Amino acid sequence: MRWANAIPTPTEQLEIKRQAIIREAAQVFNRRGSHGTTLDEVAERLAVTKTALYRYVKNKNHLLYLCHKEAMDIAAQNMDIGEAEGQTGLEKIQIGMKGYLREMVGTMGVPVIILEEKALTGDEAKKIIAIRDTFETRMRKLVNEGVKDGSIVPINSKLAIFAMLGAVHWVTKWYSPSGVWTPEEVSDAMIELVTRGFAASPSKQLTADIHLAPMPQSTKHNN
Amino acid sequence: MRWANAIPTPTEQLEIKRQAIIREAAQVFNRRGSHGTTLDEVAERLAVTKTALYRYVKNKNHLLYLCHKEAMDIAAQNMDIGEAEGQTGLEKIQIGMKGYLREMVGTMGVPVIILEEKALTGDEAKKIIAIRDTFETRMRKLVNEGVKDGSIVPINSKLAIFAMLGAVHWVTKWYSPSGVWTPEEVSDAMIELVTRGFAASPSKQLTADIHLAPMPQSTKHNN
DNA sequence: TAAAATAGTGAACATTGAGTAACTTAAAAT
DNA sequence: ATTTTAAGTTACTCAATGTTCACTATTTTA
Repeated sequence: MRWANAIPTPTEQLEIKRQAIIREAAQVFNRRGSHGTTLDEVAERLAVTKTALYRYVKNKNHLLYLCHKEAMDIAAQNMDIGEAEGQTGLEKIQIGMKGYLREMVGTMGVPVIILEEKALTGDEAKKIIAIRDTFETRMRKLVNEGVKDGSIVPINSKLAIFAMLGAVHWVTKWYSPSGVWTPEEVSDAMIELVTRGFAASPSKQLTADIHLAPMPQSTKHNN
Repeated sequence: MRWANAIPTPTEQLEIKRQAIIREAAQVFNRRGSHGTTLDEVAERLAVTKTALYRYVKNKNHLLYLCHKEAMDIAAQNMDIGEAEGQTGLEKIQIGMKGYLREMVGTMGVPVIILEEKALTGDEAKKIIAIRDTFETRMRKLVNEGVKDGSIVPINSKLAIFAMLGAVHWVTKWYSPSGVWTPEEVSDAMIELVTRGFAASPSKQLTADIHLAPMPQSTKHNN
């Protein structure tokens, strides 16, 4: 093969570009909301015209679907890791969610989760909702597992995961990649904090770097 | 006075109607996002036409502003109560936020907080951001007060309040007034859970009704 | 009762933004 | 070199929706 396969094939290039579109679109969707996002803006960030996007995605709804799907996939992958590496229900959740949050605010660049009702339509909406429900069921099982193994206090699993997911998803609203906190620091500190809420034996002190640091942080959001 | 003032004056009626518009609009804004919300839908819920709304609000942006303002006012009022009744920083936060969340999902009917960047524009955006920053500063002071008085573990106050506000605001995404949980139950359980994350002496068990209940809850959202 | 203010309607207007069609250039294959 | 395919652009259509205007009905006031 020419160049020892260092050059992506046309098919690979297509996929690379599609990923770039998803990454940029996710950020705009997240900041402006799905209806507030124009394909013109997404295209502009990629330095192409709106119509060029249609070579890679079927339409706006499909693009929104791909963004959600990407986030769900990242979540699932990290929960796989959590389940493999964690010993207790609590640890599995902590490891999985730390990885998920880190990728959300880091690699993927603060993307979307906010589900505006009816923003996604048709079959694509059904698929995403199905995936999301599966994910939430999985999380709830881990909570219940933690209650059984004694790592988590008796708690309503629905409330527990919604509290955690709320705090986690909210991060994408205020986190700024140009700020002083790295994705790693934020996710460590945030997950330590939220899971302490239902840990059976909460630590006396918080140990994540951010909590130990002395300085005051601005309260400013990104807007 | 006729009817012993039982009949609202024209000026009062105007304000009553404006409140009704805000209440309905807030729910739609919250579910559909600001850009996804049409004035037609808001009007339809009130059984009037779109144009009628313009007698009560300047334009869509102004209506969005009023919704945010309403939420901020409710938050501030409840924090006043929290500061008056709570003994420690932790208690002040717990009392205040419980009241806020209860009103959000109850009386006001699950309204908006989601700030889509640029959804609000101009002076109105500036005002809301200023109010929000004031609120967050207030919350952070209470966290620091709690750390000083020993009710809260040493913690980064920004992270603490954003975790809490994330969990709290997320409730408006999944709470259904037609479900089995009352606003009271949800807010008690949620605030107990999230504040336990930074309490200096976390309880061994959760005491809110929802956590004690045995049955499994559906994971279904409202969409 | 007549006049004036209030509350609301329906039609029209202007703008925005998703999606399409025809054309242009660049790259690849034969 | 010529043809074919890929990638992208410009110019357009069309639907949705915020906003305004002119008009009607209703209520209040004088």
